[in-house]
Amino acid sequence: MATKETKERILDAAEQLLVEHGFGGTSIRGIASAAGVNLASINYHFGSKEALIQAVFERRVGPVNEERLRLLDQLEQSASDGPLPVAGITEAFVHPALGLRRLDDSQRRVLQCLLGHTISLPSGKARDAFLEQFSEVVQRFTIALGRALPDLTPQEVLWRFFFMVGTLVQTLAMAEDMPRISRGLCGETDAEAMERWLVPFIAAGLKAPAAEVRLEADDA
Amino acid sequence: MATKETKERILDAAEQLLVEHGFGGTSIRGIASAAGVNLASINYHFGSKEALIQAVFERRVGPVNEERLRLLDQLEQSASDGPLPVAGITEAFVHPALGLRRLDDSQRRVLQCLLGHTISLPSGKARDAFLEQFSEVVQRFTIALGRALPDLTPQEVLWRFFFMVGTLVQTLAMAEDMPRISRGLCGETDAEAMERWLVPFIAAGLKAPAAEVRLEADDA
DNA sequence: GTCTATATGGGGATAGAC
DNA sequence: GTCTATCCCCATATAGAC
Repeated sequence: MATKETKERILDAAEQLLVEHGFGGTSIRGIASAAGVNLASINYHFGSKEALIQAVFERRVGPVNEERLRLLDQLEQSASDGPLPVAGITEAFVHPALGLRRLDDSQRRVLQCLLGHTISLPSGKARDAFLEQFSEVVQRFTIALGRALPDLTPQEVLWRFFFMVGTLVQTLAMAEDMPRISRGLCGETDAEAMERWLVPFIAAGLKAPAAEVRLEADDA
Repeated sequence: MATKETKERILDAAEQLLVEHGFGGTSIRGIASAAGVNLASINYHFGSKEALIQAVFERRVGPVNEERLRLLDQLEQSASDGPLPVAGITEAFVHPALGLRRLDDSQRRVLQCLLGHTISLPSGKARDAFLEQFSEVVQRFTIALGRALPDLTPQEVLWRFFFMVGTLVQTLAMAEDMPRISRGLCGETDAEAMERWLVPFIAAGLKAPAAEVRLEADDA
């Protein structure tokens, strides 16, 4: 029993420090100190710093992606076999990242910052492992988007999917700075408000007319 | 003369290493070695590691923001005093980041990664200094957007501006991973192709109908 | 499983000769 | 302005007692 508690305390402390100081700025010494555990126990339980970081990501990102797939399943059952509504797909993707109801505010913020940090991580094992966790979500959502937007080429569907990812992730990462940047005009960083603004923006972008075809290839 | 060359060599080496290894993963020792200069000369010329990093950002971000403002000026002159076209505003913001024609491919990539890294930096002096560099761009573009989208509240205009920022920045940061994530479907990371996909998406999002008003405040 | 102690290496910054 | 040499701190990881 002591083991489980220690591991979770380490994970909790690690993710908080990661949010505050970033990847390179977080040391396992600091994590051990914040968690109230011994320095050596971190390597005992996780093997290395990199493996610990990865465990932190998995603990938070896994449930979000599961929820996304679950919402997409629901949507597909409602629509029997027709194309899905774009706004619904958008919501299924955005909502779990913003609004996991089981998380309190500070935990949600943690998740937001983790996503922002990690996705602009330099290349390496950490980044690879992170991207791998999203492969099923990428596949399922791009298929759904492709059916909902039949006028787009597969390439443009994929690009637009990643525009959605980018809009979401970067907004999460910048949320904490919004009040300062906007000089007080925008102070709402709570998940509900952000979702209210985000979904219409993304859905409209997804539904935009297809980009013009390049002229260089006139062989069709 | 030797001074100028040394400073530039340091900046060149620093930005390349920052792109490859991120902020925390880059040491001034490594920078000095890559630049072929003495370790002590970095502190002599820049004072500290943090000041050096800041100089790296300023050298690249400054011209991009100047170009943005210049394009916005052009647009305003064309439209005399009417509202600006949304697609034009979008292009004025997106184009300089993607397509500074004077930069070769590797330099452009540097800029992309720098933006991605920095914007998800943890709080601190580096982040503050970075955000400060954008204050004029934020102000000018939100005003232009507000006039082009008179149905939106100032809050929603500002949120949408930052959605645009997020879409752009995150796309730049992820561009290098697109071929792998898409399993070869999307391999175009060149600036021209990205702009062709990006602008319609963002412009459509910006022009989306206003979000529903919250119900809690019915005092108007 | 948990601790102390330490091995081993790298980091930023600087003093002082040239 | 540029170099060598060094101070001092911090990092990760592990060995070995309990």
